[in-house]
Amino acid sequence: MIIVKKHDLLRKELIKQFYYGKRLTLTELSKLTHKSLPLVTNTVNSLVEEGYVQEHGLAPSTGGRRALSFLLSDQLQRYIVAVAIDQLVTQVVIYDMMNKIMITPESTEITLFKDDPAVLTEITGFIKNYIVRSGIPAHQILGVGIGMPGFVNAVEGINYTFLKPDGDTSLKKHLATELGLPVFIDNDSSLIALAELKFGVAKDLKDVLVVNVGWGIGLGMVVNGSLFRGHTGYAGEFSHIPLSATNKICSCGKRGCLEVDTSLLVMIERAKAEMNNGTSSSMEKLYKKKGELPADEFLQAARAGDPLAVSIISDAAFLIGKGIATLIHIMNPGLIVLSGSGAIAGKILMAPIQQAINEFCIPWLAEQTEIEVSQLAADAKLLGSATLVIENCNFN
Amino acid sequence: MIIVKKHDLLRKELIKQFYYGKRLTLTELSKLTHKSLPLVTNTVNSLVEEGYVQEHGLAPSTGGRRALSFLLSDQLQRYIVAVAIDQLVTQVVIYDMMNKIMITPESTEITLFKDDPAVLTEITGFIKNYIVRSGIPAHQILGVGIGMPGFVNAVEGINYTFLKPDGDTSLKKHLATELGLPVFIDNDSSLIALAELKFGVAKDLKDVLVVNVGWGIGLGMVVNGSLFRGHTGYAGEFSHIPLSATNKICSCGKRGCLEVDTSLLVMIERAKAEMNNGTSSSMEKLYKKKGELPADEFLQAARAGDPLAVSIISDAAFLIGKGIATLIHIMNPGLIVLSGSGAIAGKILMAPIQQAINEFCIPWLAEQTEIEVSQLAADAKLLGSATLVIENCNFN
DNA sequence: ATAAACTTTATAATTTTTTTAAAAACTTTT
DNA sequence: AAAAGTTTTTAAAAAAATTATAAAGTTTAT
Repeated sequence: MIIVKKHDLLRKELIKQFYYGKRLTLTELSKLTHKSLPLVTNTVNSLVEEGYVQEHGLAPSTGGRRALSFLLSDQLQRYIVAVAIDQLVTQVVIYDMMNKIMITPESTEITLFKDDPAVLTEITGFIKNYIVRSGIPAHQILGVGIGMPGFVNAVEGINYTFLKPDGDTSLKKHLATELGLPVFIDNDSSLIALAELKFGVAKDLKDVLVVNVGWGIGLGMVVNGSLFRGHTGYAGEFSHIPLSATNKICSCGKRGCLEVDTSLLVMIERAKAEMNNGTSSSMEKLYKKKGELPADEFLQAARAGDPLAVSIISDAAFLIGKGIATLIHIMNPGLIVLSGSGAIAGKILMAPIQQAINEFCIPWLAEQTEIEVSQLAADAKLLGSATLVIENCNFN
Repeated sequence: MIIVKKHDLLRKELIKQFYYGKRLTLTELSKLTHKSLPLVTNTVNSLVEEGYVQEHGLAPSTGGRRALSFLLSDQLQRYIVAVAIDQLVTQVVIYDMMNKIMITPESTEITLFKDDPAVLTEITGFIKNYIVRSGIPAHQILGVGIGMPGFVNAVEGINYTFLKPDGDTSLKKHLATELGLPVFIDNDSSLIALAELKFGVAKDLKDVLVVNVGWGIGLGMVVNGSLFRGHTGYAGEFSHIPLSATNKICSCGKRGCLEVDTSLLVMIERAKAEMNNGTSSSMEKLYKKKGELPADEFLQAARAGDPLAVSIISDAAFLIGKGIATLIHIMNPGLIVLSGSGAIAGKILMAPIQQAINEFCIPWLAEQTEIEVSQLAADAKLLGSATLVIENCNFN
C-alpha cells in the first residue's frame, strides 16, 4: 500500500508555483492555489524544514507590512531531463529547477519512421548515454519529459504514430524501465503550448492557441487556462483541415490539407526546385556544395532577406493565415502565438497571415484576437518537455 | 447591504440539480455537487422546511439500504418565461419547474432588422402581453430567458447585432425594467447546446459540439462539460469559416462562407428558383397558391421524400459536413449533435454529412466522434432559454 | 519631523466542512 | 430464516476555511 502524505497535493502544487513563479509570498501562493493562508503557511513551513524551499527576504512593499518571500532552495539538487523528438532530429538537455541548462544540450539526427524498432533502440540509447555521462545520480532526476509528433495519448503514454515498442507495453513504460526513471510523453505541439502558457507570451492567459510552425503545422490549445486535449486526446489536428485548393495528395491520404503547402519540408523542396530551375538565391552556394538545404539555413536566408526564401515562406504563411482565420471564428481566442522552430521567421510570417485574416475573418471577430510571435521559439520544445515533468512528477 | 445566506451557493446548486435530474437521493446529490453528505443532508433538509423540495419515497434498491429520494415540491409555484427570437419569428412560452408547458405557446412574425427601434418595442410588447394574459403573478416568475441570433455578450446582456436599445443601457437591463422581471439573454446556438447538454443526447457528456441548423448554421460548444464561449464570448462562429468554393458574397461581406450555401433561407430561395424554372415538386401547389414557401413546408416536403427538397438539403448538408470535418480535426469532440429547427430533416442530413466526413477527415479521427440527430430539435430553442433562467436566477 | 491613520501581513480563535467511524435499513445468499 | 454483504443515515473526530486580532510597515496631516 502506498501511504500518501496529508498535504501531498498542496505540497506538489506549491512546488509547481515556485517553479513557475520563482519568488513568491504566502499571500500570493494562497491566491494562486485557492487555499487559505493558514494552510499555505503551514505547508510552506514544512517545505522549508524539508529543505525544498528557502526564505528569501522581504518582498517589495505594497503599501503595508512587507511580506516574507520564498523560493526554491539553491541547495536543492533536483534536475529534469528534457527531450524533443522531431521528424529528423532528437535533442536532449538537462535543466535544473530554475530552468538553467545544467548539461550542454546534445542532438542526433535520427529519422522517425513508422514501425522500425531500431529507431526506438537508437533514441533510447542516445538519451540513456547522455544521462549517464552527465554524472547526475538517478535519485536527483525528477523525470524525463519527451515531446514528439504523432497521435500521442499522454495519459496512457502511447504514441500511435511513431516509436511503437514491441509487445503490449506502452512507449512510456518501455522507456521508464530502460532508463530507470519516471518518463512522461506528450505531443510536441501540446508541449510548445504548455511552454508558452507557463513561460512565454501566453503566461497567465485563459484562451490561447499556439501554432507550432515546424516540419508540419501543429496546434496546441489552451482553454480556460489549461491545455485542451479533446475527447480522446487528439484535439488540434490543425494541419489536416480541408482548406487549400490544390490537388496535391497529403501524406494522410486526403486532398486540400493545410500541411501540403505549409510544412517546412515542402517549403525547402520548393526552394530546391526553384534553384534547380535557375532562380538565383543566397542559398545557392550552400545547396550546390552540400546537395542539401538544411532548415536552419533556409530560415536564416529568409531572415537575411533572401527573396526566394521570403517569397516561399510568405506563400505558406498566407495559407496558415487562412487556417488561423478558421480558428478565430471557431475558438474566439484572446491570443494566437506563432511558435516552434519556424517562429524564428516570425516577422516574415506576420504580414501574409494578417492579410489572410483581413480577407477571411469577420472584422469584428478578428479585432478580439491578438497575434504574436513567440519569444521562446526554438526553445519552446525543450522547455515544454521540462514543464511536462514538473506537471506530473512527485518531487521526492 | 445585501445579506447572503450561508448555504446560498449550495442551495442554488441543489435546486438546479433537482431541475435537471428530477428525482434524486442525498448520495447522488453529494456526488453531483462534490460536497460532503452531511452538508448536503443539512441543506436539503432546510430546502424541505422552506417548502422548495419534498420527500418522495424510497429510491429503487441498489443492493443495500434503500435511499430516500427527493424532488421539487409539487406545491411550488415557480414559473419560467422562455423566449426564442429568430430572423423571422418570435416564440414565447411559460414552463413550470418540471419543464411542463403551463401556458399555450404563442408566436409572432417579427423580422429582425438592425437598428430599428420599433422592432424592439414590438417584441417587448409581445412578451409583456403574453405574461400579463397568463395571469401568473410576477413573484412566481423566476425570470425571462431569451435566445437570439447575433453577437451576444451574455454577461453584459448586450446583443451587438440586433435589438440595440436607445441610450447607453443594455438590452438585458432595458427588458428587465420594461417587464419588471429578471431577464437573461444569450446566443441562440449556445442555448440550443445548453438544452442538448442538460436534456438531450449530450446529457452528462464532456466534449460536444451542437450544430444549430436553422436560418443560418450556428454552433454551440460544450468543453469539459460546460458551455464554451471563448475569450470575449463569440466562439462558435461556424457559419463564416472559409470553406465553400463559390464566389457568392455572404451577408458578412466575405466570400466562401459556409452560410452562403447552407442556410435554410438560401435553400428555400433555390427551391423557388428551381420551381420557377419548371422543376416539378410536391411543393409547387402551395408555392403557386401563396407565392411563398414557408420553411416548415419545405422541411415537411423533404421528410415526405420530395426529390427537389431532398436534393437541395443534401447539397447543403455535404458542405455542412465539410465544416464538421474541420471541427472534428480541431476539437476532437466525443459527439456532434445536429439540432435546431432544421434537425427535423435529420435523416436526410446524415448521409451527405457522413460522406463529407469520409472524404475530408483522417479516418482515425473520424472514428472518435459520434454524429447524432437531436431528439429535441425544434423544442431545443425554448428549452435552452428556460435553462438559461435556471442557471442564472436566484430562486427566492 | 513626528504622530495618527491606513495597509498589508502574520498569527490566533472560531466556525464550517470534510473525513472517518459507527449504526441502521434493506438485499442477497446460504 | 439467519447470516453476510450493501448502502444509507447519523454521529464523532479531524481538517480547512473564515473571521478576528495583533504586528509591521507606509502614507498623510499637523
